Amino acid sequence: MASLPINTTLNPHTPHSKTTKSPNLTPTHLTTLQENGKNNRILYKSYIKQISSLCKDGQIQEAVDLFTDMQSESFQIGPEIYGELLQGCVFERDLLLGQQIHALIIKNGELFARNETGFSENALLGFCEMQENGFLGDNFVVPNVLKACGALQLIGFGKGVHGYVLKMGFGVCVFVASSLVDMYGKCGVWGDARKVFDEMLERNVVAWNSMIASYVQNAMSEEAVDVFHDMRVEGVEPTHVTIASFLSASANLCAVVEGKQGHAIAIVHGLELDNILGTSMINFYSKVGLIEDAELVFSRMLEKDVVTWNLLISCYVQHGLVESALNLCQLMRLENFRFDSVTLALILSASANTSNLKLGQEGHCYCIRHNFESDVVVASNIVNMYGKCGKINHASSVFSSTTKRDLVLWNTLMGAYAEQGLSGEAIKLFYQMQLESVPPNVISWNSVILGFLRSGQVNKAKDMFSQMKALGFQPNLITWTTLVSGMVQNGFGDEAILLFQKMLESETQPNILSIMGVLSACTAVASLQFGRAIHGHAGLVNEGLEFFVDMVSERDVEPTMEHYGCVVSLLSRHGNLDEALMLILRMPFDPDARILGSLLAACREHQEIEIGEYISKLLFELEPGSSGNFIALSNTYAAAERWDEVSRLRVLMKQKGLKKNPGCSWIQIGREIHAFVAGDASHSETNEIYSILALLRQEMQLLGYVQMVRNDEILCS
DNA sequence: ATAGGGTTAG
Repeated sequence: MASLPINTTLNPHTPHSKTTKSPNLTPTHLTTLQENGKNNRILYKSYIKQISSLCKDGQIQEAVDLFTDMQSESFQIGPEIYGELLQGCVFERDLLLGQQIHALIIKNGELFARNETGFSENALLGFCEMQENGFLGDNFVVPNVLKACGALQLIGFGKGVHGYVLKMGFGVCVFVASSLVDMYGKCGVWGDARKVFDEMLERNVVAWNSMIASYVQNAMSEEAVDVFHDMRVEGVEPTHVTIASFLSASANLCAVVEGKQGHAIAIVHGLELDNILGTSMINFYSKVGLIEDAELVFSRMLEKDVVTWNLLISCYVQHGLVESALNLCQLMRLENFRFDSVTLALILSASANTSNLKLGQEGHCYCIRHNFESDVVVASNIVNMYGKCGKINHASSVFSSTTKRDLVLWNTLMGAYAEQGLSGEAIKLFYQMQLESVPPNVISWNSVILGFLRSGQVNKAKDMFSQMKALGFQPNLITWTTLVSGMVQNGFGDEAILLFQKMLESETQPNILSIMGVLSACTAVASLQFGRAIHGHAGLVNEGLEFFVDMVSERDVEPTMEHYGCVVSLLSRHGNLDEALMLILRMPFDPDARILGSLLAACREHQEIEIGEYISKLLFELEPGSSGNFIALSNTYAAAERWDEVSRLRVLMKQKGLKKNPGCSWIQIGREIHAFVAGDASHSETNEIYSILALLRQEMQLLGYVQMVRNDEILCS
């Protein structure tokens, strides 16, 4: 009997024996070591090398001794060591030792649960060995082999097995066919999965489930829903796996009604709320924003694992409920669950979203203590967190300390530089990543463009935009939005509007942000209009309003307070205060102080007392104790030279014990003093006025208010 | 005997 060839080991660099007909068997690289510094890593690698070669030489006992040494030196043992040892046991036919190692793996199972452990490779190697030894696989072996192909995404090997299946006539076996559907789905070849599925004469629920899951895994959720529908029509009883995949599809599509129906179907069919079903429900409710439903499902689940906890934490983080997220983390610890890299990624992301540096640093330290920093996802989150907290140097040094860099990690640091307008650093990374053989994607291009726009280098931004198009990258929604907003911020409102039109021509659906951007472009152009009517941009203000109407009526976007704010600002600048007020009153939610404040400011400019008083009334109801509102109203009166009202307000403020807002502008103070003096003020406060005026003088000159004040003889102290 | 499922980063 031929023995296993020496070079068919788990060593990823060793080419596979050519005696098998299966093409391209290249086991995935197995890393994720827990590192304690560079020296330890080198030592660790030398251990692996020695163990590997001992195993190959059949000196399994010596390999195990080395392994014991490693444990006593408290090395964190990575999965590849177990793989080598097991392979050695197979080679030496040492079942007992193999079982002992297997037991160790089970003991460490939690640690490796989300990693490749090398067993898929073992399965495939075993299959090859069978073939070499003349044993033909049967329809019991083939599903396992296909499962391994799927797990390793070895489409070449999988297709080979498919050919073997056809040759041997196993295709009619429902187990084999379902496995083929699953394998093709996992390898991303959903068309072949569908073909196998369609050709099946007999389909059981697993076959249906595999087809649904294949579509979900390939981001074809609509097709998944269709298959689920067909399955219902055929009267096939769903299982918890069916519902889990269907809920996943519904979540991706934000299909609220469908997902709820899925929940109902689970109940009708008496499926108990197990971990998988519950988790997919929490995911669905979280994605469609039904937080309370997610919480309810969570509270009713009896068996939870770290994924379940992470999902609800993720739900809170995504909806900005950082407090709830942190409380849940605490509860998770109290119930003796350990944080994993996903939990840490979430905590770091919450820190980034709220610019909470202290929390972020705690998270970073936790990652260092528990060896999570080598995880690329965690590393990206650490870099992102420091970037969002304004600690760009920290972000950069964490990036430098990483050894494994994927596209997202590069993009994260580049995005952080771009956000701060450090365009030079951003473009440097853009070239460096290409030197290190990581090709940029659209997100990388977007960051470079953003960096240039943020640093006022409009022409360079435009240049990069044409370069990216020339290289065949389709600008996406973010590209367009970045350009539109960036152009406005750099004072090119008219170009922003043209870009927005080009975006629509390229059939990119605008979102809230791009519409906001173009609305502010209209506002900017409108204000230019006042100064340079000669340039004749007439009509563009109306375009802003048209975008708004279009957005609500045609694109079915629910306008937010921000949208209304932009439109109110547009109308106000146009002097159309009545319409602005009507719009505020017709909003489906109560106006906030900002939108009221902007209209009040417009009332002052246009000396529109009546509306100003009305808006102030709303503001006082909203913020009864705010001195700013008194000052704003008083400014409205002052602009209309209603000094009696101004001093009445001032007395009222004093009665209420309100102090002047220290942040209010010099102009406001100046006008107030102007008003005060012009009104019937008591003499006792004159000194106070003069002391303020001493501070004011310079500012007043700068602002051109000298004349105004001098006319009232206030400066003649 | 054998096959199917849920979470995380820009």
